[in-house]
This record gives sequence, structure tokens and C-alpha cells, in this order.
Amino acid sequence: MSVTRDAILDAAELRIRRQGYHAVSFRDLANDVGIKSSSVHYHFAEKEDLGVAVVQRYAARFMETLEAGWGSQAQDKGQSRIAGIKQAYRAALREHESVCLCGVLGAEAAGLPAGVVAAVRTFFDEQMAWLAASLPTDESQAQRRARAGVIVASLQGAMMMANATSDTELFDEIVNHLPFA
Amino acid sequence: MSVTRDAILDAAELRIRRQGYHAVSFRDLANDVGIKSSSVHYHFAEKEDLGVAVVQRYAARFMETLEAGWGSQAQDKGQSRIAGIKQAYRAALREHESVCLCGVLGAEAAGLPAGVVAAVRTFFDEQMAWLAASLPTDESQAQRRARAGVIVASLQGAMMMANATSDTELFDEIVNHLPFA
DNA sequence: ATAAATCTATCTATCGTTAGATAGGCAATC
DNA sequence: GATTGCCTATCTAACGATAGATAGATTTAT
Repeated sequence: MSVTRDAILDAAELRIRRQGYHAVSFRDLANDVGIKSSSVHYHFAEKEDLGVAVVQRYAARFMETLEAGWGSQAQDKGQSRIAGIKQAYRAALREHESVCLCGVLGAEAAGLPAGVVAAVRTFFDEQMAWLAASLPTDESQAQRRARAGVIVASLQGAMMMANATSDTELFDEIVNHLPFA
Repeated sequence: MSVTRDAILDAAELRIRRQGYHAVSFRDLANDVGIKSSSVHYHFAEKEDLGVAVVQRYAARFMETLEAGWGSQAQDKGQSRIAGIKQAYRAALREHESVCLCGVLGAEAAGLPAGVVAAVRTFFDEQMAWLAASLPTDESQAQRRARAGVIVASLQGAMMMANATSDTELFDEIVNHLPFA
């Protein structure tokens, strides 16, 4: 919608990805954007509303990237979606030298408002379904879901470890040695 | 050392693992233990001191578990350490229905005191070295480190996703489909 | 009696949140 | 074409609650 609203979402996404949900305050975001904290409340009544909006925008963009680059309309089957999601995660990490928004929030889940948790869960469910849809159909649905989970988990873990050790290259080192392509 | 000090560490570990560092307050911990918040400060002058102590105790216990069950004194080579670390992570998850302490903190790293970040980094460095030491020596050191990273990242990611989706079984589903043993 | 541990009480700073005022734009009414 | 009123977006100011932290008295244990 408005420029300011987007700027708030940008600042919130970046700060949450770097420091987690509870380390981010309305005043921090207001300073980032150049307004007062009460003006942030004009756009997002409660912190939970802001959190949900950030996650939903992030999830939509992420799925857009996946679908646009490695969707189902093209020649891809199986491996190409895996390559696609690897690159999407790599881009997300390099973008702002920070982990996946839903990776942080997923780890903090028990301390988050219900709406935020629900949005994060949707992010993972959609992503696993997208990946599972490209796996060989001779496997059971449960098996494909588990294999999709393996891929997403590896990428999420690699991001977190690169962040934890302040070693951005660790992500690529790990991903380049993943035993699936 | 003292009973109270241990109880504070227990409460802090559990709460941080569930909600993250910044969602945990001295008053929360004091209530958990049954004392006043000022008494928590007697044992840990600043929050950073408490955070460092929690991570160091957690890391020491984790490495103890690994070394005791699947250390280098026995017949193990290669695969058995991988099986060992899988089981250690599984136990850590089931223990309190929460993710790895250093998984949460690793994701939040940019918002944490320097001492806590350093302790978390040590946790991952030690763990990767422990794993790499059991991998075939015909690979380069960098390659073994990367493969160790793959294993730790997969387990960390699986924990986080099980937490994010409130689906404990997802961890086992993922781990049972990991393409290494 | 000394030391260790916990208490009461308080401080400063910040949190999310709200109230009330202000300024500009757009639209309907007189 | 003024006037009136609403909508958007921001501001200043403050609220109650809570954060981490401290000082000093008091209890408990050695």
C-alpha cells in the first residue's frame, strides 16, 4: 500500500531476521523509517498485526520467487526444484546477511503470538508441498513429505549455522556438499 | 555449584530454548525457581553472564553425551558417530519439547551480547570438529568440515521445523530420511 | 562471628499502547 | 467557489507495565 507502510515492513523484516521478534521494538522501527513510534501503530495496531504482515509478505515473495524460477509450467521434474530452492535460500541469506525470517520465528515459536505462529507454519507447509510435488510419484505421500522436509531442514540449518558462526561461506560449503541435487 | 544456581540455569535453559533470549526475564526465572529477581542477580550479575553460563553448561553436557556414547575410545569409525549425534539431537528435542539451545541463539545471534555469541560459536565449532574427526581421512579437511556441517545443519533444521509446525514427529520423519547414516 | 544467600525496596530505562492535536487532501454541500 | 466535513498520516505526550540492575537490611549456614 503506502510507502511508509512498506518501509515499516522492510525494517521489521530485517530486524526480526537479525535479532528475533522480541528484540525488535516499535521505536527501533520508527527510527529506521524516520517517523515516531505512534505512527507505526497507525499502520499496525498491535505488534502481532505487524508480525503477521511481515511473515505473510515474506512468504508470498518467497513462493513467488520459487514459482517464477522453477515452477511447474516448465520442463522441470524433481531435481530442478531442488536446485531452485537452494538458490532461493542462498539469495535470501546474501540479501541482507541474515537468516530466513521463518527460521528465526520457527525457533522462537513458543514465545510468539498465535497469529504469527500460524503464518510461519503456513510458510513451511506450502514450501514442503511445493517441493514434494516435484518428487517421484512412486513414493508414498508421507515419504515425499519427509524428503521435502530433509531439503528444507538442511537449508534452514545451514543458514542458521552460517549466522551463528558469522561465517557466510559456511552456507555454501554445506549446501555444495548436500547429498542430493 | 549451589542448588539454586542450578535451578536458575535449568529454568533459563528451558525458557530460552522455548522462546528465545530476549523473551526471558529475570522475574520469569525467579518465579520459576521460587525466589526474587534480585536473588537471581546474586548468582549472575548481568544477563549476559547468565546467558554465557547456560550455553557453556549446555555445550559441555552435549559433548559429554556424545563422547560418552559414541566417543573415540571404542570401535566406532565413521557411521557410528553420525548415528550417535542423531540420537543426541533426538533426545534433546524430546527432553523438553524444545529446540536446541544453540539453535535458537544461533538464529538470534545479531541481537545477543558478544559473550553469548562466542559461546554459541564454540558449541558449533567443537561439534563439527568431533564429527569431522570420524569421517574418512582420504578427504580434505575442508571437505570433512563441510560434510560435518551438512549433518549438524540437517538436525538443527529438523528440530526447528518440528518446533515451528508444532509437530514433534516431523523431526523423526526427516531424520529417518536423511541420505546418510 | 563470619560468610553466603536471600530479602525488601527501589531505580532508571524502555516496552507496547493510547489519547488528543495537527496539517493537508479530497469530496460533498450550500 | 467557498464551506463543511471526513480521511490519511503524522505528531506530542503520556499511560501502566515491565525490563535489567542496585543498595542495604535480614536471614541462614558454617
